[in-house]
Amino acid sequence: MNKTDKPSADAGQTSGVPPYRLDDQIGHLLRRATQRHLSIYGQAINALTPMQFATLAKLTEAGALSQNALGRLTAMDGATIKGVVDRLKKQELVQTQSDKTDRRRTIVSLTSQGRELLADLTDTARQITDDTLRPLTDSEQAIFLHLLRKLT
Amino acid sequence: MNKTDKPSADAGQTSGVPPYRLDDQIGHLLRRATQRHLSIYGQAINALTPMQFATLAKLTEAGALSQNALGRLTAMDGATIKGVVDRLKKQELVQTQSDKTDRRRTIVSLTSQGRELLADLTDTARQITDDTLRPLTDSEQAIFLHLLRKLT
DNA sequence: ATAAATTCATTCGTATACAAACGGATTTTG
DNA sequence: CAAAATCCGTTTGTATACGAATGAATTTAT
Repeated sequence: MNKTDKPSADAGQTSGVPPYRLDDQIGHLLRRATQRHLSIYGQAINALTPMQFATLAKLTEAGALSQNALGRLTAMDGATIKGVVDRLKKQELVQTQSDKTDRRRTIVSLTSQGRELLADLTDTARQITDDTLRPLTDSEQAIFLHLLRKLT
Repeated sequence: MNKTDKPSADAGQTSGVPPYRLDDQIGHLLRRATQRHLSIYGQAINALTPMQFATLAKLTEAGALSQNALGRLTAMDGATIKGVVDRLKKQELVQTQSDKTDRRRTIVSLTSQGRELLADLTDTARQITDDTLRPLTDSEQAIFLHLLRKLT
């Protein structure tokens, strides 16, 4: 039971200090869970990147929005949402117009193509969420989502 | 209690289908939790990016490794780990040498500078993990990490 | 009403991320 | 052993991600 009797395997470290293991770190685990989720997404949906999908989903949910507001609601900063919107415009899935009352703003809205594409993909998206959470039981899923939400 | 009595707020959707809310999706929640964690990291550590830190941490933990093996253990693909190692080399925190027995391999190892820098930052890194998990009680943290690990 | 502060969209620079394709080296297999 | 399969590192191309700086527009505070 004497701590100092345990031979230290960590090079040049005092044995009282627990080792720093990358695989135990919250950041690394979040990253790997995200990678797994994005892999499941990529196997199910090829027409849109995850952020492009999120953008169309938010526009469906909230209607037309200024580009910055859209970025806020999808958790992208101004520089990032700009690129996503540009690429969606190139695919004619969204369109932009300048705001009449506030000339700083660019209003982003879905095209009918964008609306239809998203409608077609929503069931698949629900399936992706299910597949991502499949390693957990239903009650574990509820607990996990509850705790994850607290960390945002 | 009649479902069909409830006026539908979702444009053009049948009311039996629950709405698809971005804020409820596991991918979006993982992303926001990661963003919060990276923000905490960024406020505490400026000398290294998170992936550069992870790379030095893994080298400290496992010793010298081939570049590809290092990528596997840090969950980076070959193209990504190459860039990270290149930037760490430029800062003289790691060094590379070719493997004598397998001429395909490049062995990556810490320099003394890299070893010292990581030693100096490890306590801060533990604090970053603590801060990230602070919204949860100790027992919630244990449950969360247990479930998160199942999703990797 | 006007100076100050804020917001909006854009641009630049740096750092992941990953698919795909490549040539060279090693291992596996028939 | 020789062909096939695999592994290694590299490069290219596309897509986030975000800090910082900018100019134009709007709001706030005085």
